[in-house]
Amino acid sequence: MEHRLDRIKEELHAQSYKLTPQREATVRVLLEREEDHLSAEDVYLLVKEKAPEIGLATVYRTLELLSDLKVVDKINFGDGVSRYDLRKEGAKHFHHHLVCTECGSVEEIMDDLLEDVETVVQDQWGFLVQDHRLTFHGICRACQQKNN
Amino acid sequence: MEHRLDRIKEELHAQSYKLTPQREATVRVLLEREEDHLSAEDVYLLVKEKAPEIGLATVYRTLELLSDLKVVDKINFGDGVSRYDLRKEGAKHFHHHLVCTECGSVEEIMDDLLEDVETVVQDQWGFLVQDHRLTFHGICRACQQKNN
DNA sequence: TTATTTGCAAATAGTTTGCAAGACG
DNA sequence: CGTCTTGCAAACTATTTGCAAATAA
Repeated sequence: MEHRLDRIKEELHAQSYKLTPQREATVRVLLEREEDHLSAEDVYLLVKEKAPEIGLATVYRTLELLSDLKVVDKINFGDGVSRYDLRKEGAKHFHHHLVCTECGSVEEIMDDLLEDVETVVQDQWGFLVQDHRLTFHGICRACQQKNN
Repeated sequence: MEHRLDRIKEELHAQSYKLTPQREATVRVLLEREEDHLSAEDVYLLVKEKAPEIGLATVYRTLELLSDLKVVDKINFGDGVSRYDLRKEGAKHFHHHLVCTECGSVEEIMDDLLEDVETVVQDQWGFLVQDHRLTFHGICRACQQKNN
């Protein structure tokens, strides 16, 4: 955990960004809530518990910065909010999501299921793939069982 | 073209929605600009050319309605705007997109490349897939050539 | 006729920005 | 120290909503 925090600190320093307490608190929240898909507002409220003086604008600016550094990915599940998802260390690609249309839960798939598909896209469409976004909408295991 | 318009009219009637000139004008714009990925504002401006008295709120309401009827899909490429994309007739799934990070162009892939992946998701994660969203980010053919 | 639908304007919600004060390196 | 960063409030943008008037079926 601390290890990953240090790596992110290094990333910031490498680009000569300052490491402020606000930025550190924000990163800590993201690490602690890695499973979740927090909105800026969510992050703000959680950071506020540790560092009550932080402002919402700073959270937005920090998340934007981390997004530029590719430490987090900014995603959008179609409700009007952007969500921020920590990228796995060394992950080449964004991970996939399973969004349940009944209970709204979001599951993550870390495996890269798209290697073959990317080959097709590169070969048949001549498109040089850098990254991808894949979300499945459907019914999660728990809701399927509930329905029976 | 008229055929598809009629089908959409039927869809509306089947759910006992009224067929107003505003709704028809909106659908016509979507059909004419099927290749594009129009925002609500884009649609509004185009509809206004034919029916100047239409209001932006009506366009939003119509697009929302068409989205509920699964006539259009609401998508989000990460800029702050929702875009509306006509679903192909009888298409089970949303089509895929190739977004160029250099010129911003958006190409569509109609083939369903995800059948195998969906099987994996259903079998290994127990997730009952209803639909998917897949977008690749990368460099389009034209920009690759330009770079050499 | 009569429940829907519209246009307008005002309200919201999420996000961004200007700026003076504060703090990291 | 000087520049980067912050907090606050105001500005902005996309979208939604309330309501009285208009209209499709």
